[in-house]
Amino acid sequence: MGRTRTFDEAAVLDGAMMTFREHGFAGASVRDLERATGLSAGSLYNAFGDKEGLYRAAFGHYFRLVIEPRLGAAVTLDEVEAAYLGLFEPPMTDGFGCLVINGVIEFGGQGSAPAADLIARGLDIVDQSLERVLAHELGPAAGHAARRLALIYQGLLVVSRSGRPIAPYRPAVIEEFDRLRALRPTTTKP
Amino acid sequence: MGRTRTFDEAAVLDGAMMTFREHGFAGASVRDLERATGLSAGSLYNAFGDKEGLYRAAFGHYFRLVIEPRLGAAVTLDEVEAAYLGLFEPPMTDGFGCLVINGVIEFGGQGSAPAADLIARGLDIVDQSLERVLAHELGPAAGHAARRLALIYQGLLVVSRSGRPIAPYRPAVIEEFDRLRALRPTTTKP
DNA sequence: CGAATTCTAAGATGGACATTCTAAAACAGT
DNA sequence: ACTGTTTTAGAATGTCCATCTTAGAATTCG
Repeated sequence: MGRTRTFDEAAVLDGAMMTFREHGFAGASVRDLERATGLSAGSLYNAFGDKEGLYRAAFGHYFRLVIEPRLGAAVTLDEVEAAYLGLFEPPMTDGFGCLVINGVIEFGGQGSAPAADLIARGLDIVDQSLERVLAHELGPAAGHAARRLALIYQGLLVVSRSGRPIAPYRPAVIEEFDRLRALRPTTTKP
Repeated sequence: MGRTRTFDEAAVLDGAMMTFREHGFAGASVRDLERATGLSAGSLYNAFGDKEGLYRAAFGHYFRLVIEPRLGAAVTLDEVEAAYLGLFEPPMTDGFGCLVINGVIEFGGQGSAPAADLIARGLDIVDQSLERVLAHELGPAAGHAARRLALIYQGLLVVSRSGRPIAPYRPAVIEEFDRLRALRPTTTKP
């Protein structure tokens, strides 16, 4: 065949993900990506096609690593709360925010964005996960709580990116989940 | 003295504000700004120093035009709600989002950002306005509602920028304000 | 070994960009 | 009307960037 790949794909995608989270798509230069991945530009272009290809690969990595195991896999209200509280702990406290939300703001609604479909998918996962869990746990009593939680999630990621202290928002989140838990149908035996 | 300025400053700042809202600071080229303001680059540099100066001027314009008259001036809970519901109506439905939130995401927590102080001030106005109104109207019964409303506000601006329909989030917002109004101390006569 | 493939390194290319320069035109105060 | 100053438009400058190319070294399989 030929020479086999020597680099560790997960490590490369970790570096690319960090760089794109920190600087955005346009703001991350290929030089930055060389440094963060340890690969030269030639290798990056050979492996991922172009900068957009690397960006898309970093998105996939981010989904598999962060979004799907947490919010995407949540079944119970407590698991959703755990996903939210995870935003207050490392590694999410690095101040770089979220690839999806950062992408939303960078590209707006342009369908021509380098990862418009992936950004949309990220937003969908959040919305649908919340809708699913709340419908299952609270039924109609949930009201529009799923939508509200989605807004709170995005707000948290804005604050997390702002470099300001995020801790003061923690009680507000817990209070909301306390309120939602109080709506759970009680399974008391008569 | 010399030749007088012929351009309408408000119109120029309107154009610059739109362009920066749409493309961000780095993404807005001076050519874009020439088109949007009707001025040539020479005039822009003469009047505002550099691109950063124009960006800062656009921020001031945005504060005076959008943030201060709405959230900043709100005294009652109903006025706060009106500010929120304003996000569902023109001209905020143009899909360009908010200069402050877009700036937060573009620059992250870098203190060296072209308008870091103005971005921080925008976030402060939101936080403090909510804190002030809720403390006044609800007192301790508000719990951490001010923080939660701040997150919801930022979330709404993310959705507004995403190009997705924002209308489904409207009932969730109204529901939250209904809930807060129910906490108001009743002034019933005995 | 030899053919195919991947990697590094370096440089070349072409475009986009912010900013400065140049010179003419328009005005204010006298 | 004259003088000095500012605004304006457009061209020029130099930088940075993504991408492609080239050449060669490394590595695998037949």
